[in-house]
Amino acid sequence: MIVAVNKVRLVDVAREAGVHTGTASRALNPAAREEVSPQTVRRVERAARKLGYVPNTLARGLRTSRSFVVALVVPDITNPLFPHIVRGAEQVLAESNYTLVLTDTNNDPKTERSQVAAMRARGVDGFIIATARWKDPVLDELAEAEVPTVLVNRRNDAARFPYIGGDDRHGIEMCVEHLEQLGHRAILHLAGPSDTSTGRERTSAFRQAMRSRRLPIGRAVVECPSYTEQAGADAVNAALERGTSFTAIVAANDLLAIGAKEALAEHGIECPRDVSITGYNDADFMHRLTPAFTTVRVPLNSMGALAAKTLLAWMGGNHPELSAQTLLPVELMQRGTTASARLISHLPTGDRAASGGTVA
Amino acid sequence: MIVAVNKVRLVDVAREAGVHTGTASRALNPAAREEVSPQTVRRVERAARKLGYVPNTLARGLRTSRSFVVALVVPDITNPLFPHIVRGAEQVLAESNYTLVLTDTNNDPKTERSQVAAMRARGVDGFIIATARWKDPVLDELAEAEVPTVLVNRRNDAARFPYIGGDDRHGIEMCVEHLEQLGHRAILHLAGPSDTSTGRERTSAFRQAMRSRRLPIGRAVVECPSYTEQAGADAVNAALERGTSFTAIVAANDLLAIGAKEALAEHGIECPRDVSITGYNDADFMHRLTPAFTTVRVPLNSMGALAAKTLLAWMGGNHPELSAQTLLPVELMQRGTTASARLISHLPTGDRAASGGTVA
DNA sequence: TGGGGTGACACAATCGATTGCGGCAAGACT
DNA sequence: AGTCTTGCCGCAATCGATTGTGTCACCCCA
Repeated sequence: MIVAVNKVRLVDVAREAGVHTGTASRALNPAAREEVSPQTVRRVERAARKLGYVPNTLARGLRTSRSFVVALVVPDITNPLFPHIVRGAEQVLAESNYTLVLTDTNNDPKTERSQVAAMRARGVDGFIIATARWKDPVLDELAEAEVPTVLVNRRNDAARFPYIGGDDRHGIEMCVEHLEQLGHRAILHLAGPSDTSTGRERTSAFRQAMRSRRLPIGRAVVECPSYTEQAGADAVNAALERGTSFTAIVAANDLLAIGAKEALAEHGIECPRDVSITGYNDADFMHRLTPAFTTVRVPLNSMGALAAKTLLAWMGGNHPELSAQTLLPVELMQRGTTASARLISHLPTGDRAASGGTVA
Repeated sequence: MIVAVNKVRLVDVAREAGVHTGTASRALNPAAREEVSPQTVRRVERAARKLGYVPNTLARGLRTSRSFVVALVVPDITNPLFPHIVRGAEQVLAESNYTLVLTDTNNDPKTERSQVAAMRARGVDGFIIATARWKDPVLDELAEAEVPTVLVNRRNDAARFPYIGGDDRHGIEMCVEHLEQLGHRAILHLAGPSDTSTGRERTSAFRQAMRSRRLPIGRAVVECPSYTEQAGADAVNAALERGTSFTAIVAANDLLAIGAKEALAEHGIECPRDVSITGYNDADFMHRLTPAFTTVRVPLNSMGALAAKTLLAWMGGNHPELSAQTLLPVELMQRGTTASARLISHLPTGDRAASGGTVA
């Protein structure tokens, strides 16, 4: 019922050129072309062009066990973070005649597992993984099978693969520094999920930045179960309810920051008048919100590109230093959601009395 | 240098179970399982599980010429429009054990061509195409080769494939109606590229809506060469320079609308105080801008899902009505960028004299 | 008791390209 | 003139699974 992809096979080309398929194969393969006389090469090439020959990649892959396909696994393509990584990787891979296929796991470890398995069965040559969880059995399996794999954006606990990410520690450090210079001392951190390296790393960086400035930490870290607006809002509400006071928020992610801002607004707390907020990633639209968000720009495109380059090198035989962790420089985009600290506490009036003021 | 995907082949399973590979194959294939005795099926299954057998999809595909892969081709994954379509399609396909691979053509017809060719050589079972241009030779080739293909979001001139889109005519109609009710009569249309069906369709709908309301058209349609902010800004500047006056803008796309708003702002023209603007698509962040954008919500997820269903049916043998054009209902999201018309002209003072006032 | 079914498997061809090996012929060298 | 290279190409195995056809044993029934 489904017609063949293309009726023209190598034998047809060979017959047209009056040679054996083996010869035709070599003539068409740049790497083996010297084993064939120049005239024959030309005859075969002409025949191939005339017949519109396109090689069957499945058959080739079956024989050579190389497919020139790499899979990029992302947790959620609707997250504005990932399209840029995809773009960067794709451009690099295309130059080397690799095809990039993208699979979205919908943030579900089960889906991730089956997608990776499907891709492996399909003979992809390598993986770029942007879904790494801190403990990630899928990655362990890939490592076990020695499948060329590069981690991007997130890494896992066992550094068995090269990793390309942004310099999270420095990014968070800059946020805290920026806020401190604006006079903030009571700073809340909306932490990312602790099963992601970004969550852990940024939180750890936050603590360190606070400590080194002798700023109080106390209950200033609130973990969010996911990188969503809802989670950000929930976290802020939780902090407010238990009476933590703060004049600034360092969010581990733009979406958390947006959720936080909206939750505050519902309590009549305005940003940046009452509370300053920093995001993370600088998603496309962050600069266009009102006020524009102060956030950390991460070189997503370069990350994707570098991940692809690293993977290409590996697949080309240059086994990389597996524990190589490359951190690309990030940039603090100072915009409208951060302003000088005011001295008053920002708890809703009703809660003021109950406030234990963990962060005074 | 690259290890095999999986050392366990069907012969290994067969040997372990003490049967021939043919038998093992049938035992593992739900469709042919009746041809094998129940005990043998169990023995083979046990052996497969014990050895951790995963079938080699390449080999299978080579023999059966089915890969259970469909390719979704998008022009630009960073355009917030597409991730939702991807999501919708993916969910449906996953249920039928199909794998979705995504390829981004970077808005380049050449890339599109080579990507599609690569996918075909790779034996994908079908295509969902979101990159259709109005004249699109790639689509003609696919039609020629009778490759199962469904168009989504954009279609082409020759309706040789099923198409799933939003009801663009109605969407634009609602914009114009909304603006008219607010008292606008001089309405500018920022048209999409005329090599896309969305551009053509929406423009045509705009003209019709204006005509049927006896509103003046004149030079009210400005074509934008691409769906980008820059193009939107350029178009508005061009209209301003040549002296077209207007109190409202119907943009063919959200990005155009954003660019238009910014260009107006540079001329001191405020939205919605001086000019009302409607967008199209309702990208994720449109409701969060200030003012929130009035725009048309398109059921992207459903479009992707329906496209996938249609394609599945086709690949399953239900040859669809090729010219079936399905339009899903859209919804006008009335928000902050549209307001009552004021009666003054909104040209920059300097230009006022030169204004021919095409739309008076 | 023998002809005809039938169920359960084995055999081997097949998908389309790649590649080690061997053969043949022309030219080089002693 | 005979042997050795060397270049060019054909032969056939191979990748791993699917599937049409063949075979054998067993059973039914006349």
